[in-house]
Amino acid sequence: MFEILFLHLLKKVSLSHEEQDIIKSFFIVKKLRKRQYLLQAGDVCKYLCFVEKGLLRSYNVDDKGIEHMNMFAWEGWWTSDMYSFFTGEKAVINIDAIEDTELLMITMEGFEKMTLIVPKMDRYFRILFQNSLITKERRLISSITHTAEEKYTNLVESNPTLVQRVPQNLIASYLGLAPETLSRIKKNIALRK
Amino acid sequence: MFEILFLHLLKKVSLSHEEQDIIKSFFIVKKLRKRQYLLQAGDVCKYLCFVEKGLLRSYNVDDKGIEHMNMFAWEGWWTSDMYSFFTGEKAVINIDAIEDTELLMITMEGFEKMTLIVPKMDRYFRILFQNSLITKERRLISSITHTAEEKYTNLVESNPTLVQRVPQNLIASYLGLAPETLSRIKKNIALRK
DNA sequence: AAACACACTTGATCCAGATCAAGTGACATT
DNA sequence: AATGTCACTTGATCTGGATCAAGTGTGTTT
Repeated sequence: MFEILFLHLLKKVSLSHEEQDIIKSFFIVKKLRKRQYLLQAGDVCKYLCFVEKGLLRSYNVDDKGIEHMNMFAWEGWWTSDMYSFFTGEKAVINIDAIEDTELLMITMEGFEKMTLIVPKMDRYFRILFQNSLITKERRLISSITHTAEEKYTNLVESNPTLVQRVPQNLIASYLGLAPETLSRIKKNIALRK
Repeated sequence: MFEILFLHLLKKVSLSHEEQDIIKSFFIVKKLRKRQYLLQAGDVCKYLCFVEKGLLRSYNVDDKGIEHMNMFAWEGWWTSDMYSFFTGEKAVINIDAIEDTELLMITMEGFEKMTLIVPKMDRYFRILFQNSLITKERRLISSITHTAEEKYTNLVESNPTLVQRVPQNLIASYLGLAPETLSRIKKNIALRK
């Protein structure tokens, strides 16, 4: 159950067996069925979640009821509404399962304790957040700078698996496009070949 | 020279005088004149920089030569091309000074050593990156979800100082808008009052 | 096999914001 | 005082992508 988690932790920091056991003790295992919610906007996000198996989507819904995809999380990814998790304020995003999913979850209190007992976890999360920040930075630049087609081809290049695993309307939403637009873009790309 | 830095560090972690001295020893002081470059795209970003005084902008330039503002950094902010800094690859962004600026800079090797000698710095940067990530996440959602006017009013609310301190064309670029569009938006808002 | 749902496509029209092109007004330089 | 320059405004036009409204095709339920 903890295989993927430690695979990821050990890539970034070294941990004794004892430390590994301490870390394990802070996590709760949870399984989600396809379409089941992990978090609904308005609730407080109680857990930071690591995906051992499956696929989740996090998205927010605007005033007009339109869903805007935020990120996808599959094996080896962490997900939560970070803002809500760390501040205890109400979440603005929703998270639900696109596929049946197995999660490892930790509470904020657990997280705080864990980092104090095993300071290497501060290091792990420093590196993790650092990398996410780099990725987010690039995506932000891309969302402002590039055309719809460039955004799509960038995504396909940087994340080929995602495009295969996730329905096209969600990919469109992730890129900030109408589903029709993505459909036309794909057609144009195919025609040009 | 290190006042603002330690003000910020001590908000997030406690540090002995000894630790503070060690940290100081890793930093280089640098002054920049208005309009002077800190980093040009194509060079490797050698330093992670903390702004003690002044104001910097980081931006990238697209194929058509158009500048896209990425972020602003003033007193108490860190800046760099994180990707380039941590990987040693060529930078894609430019950083230059909007006002005369005083910086504290650390190299990647320095950063690595510092976190190993003073693990609390891992904690500091974990929290720093965590907060930046939350902010970036919000900005990304905003850039996809909101209209031009909503983006602007959001910025004014969340960052009133920035709007006063930075020329309007740079604000427009930061929001992904043409300068003319921002001008018209401001006019409309004023008219409605 | 008929009916339905789901994921995607195609076409016609519309609109927010970009682009191009002249202003305007407040300082700075000569 | 005239000239230049910088930051912004205003107007006219254009366009990428959204929106609305029918399809189509495949798999699933009855």
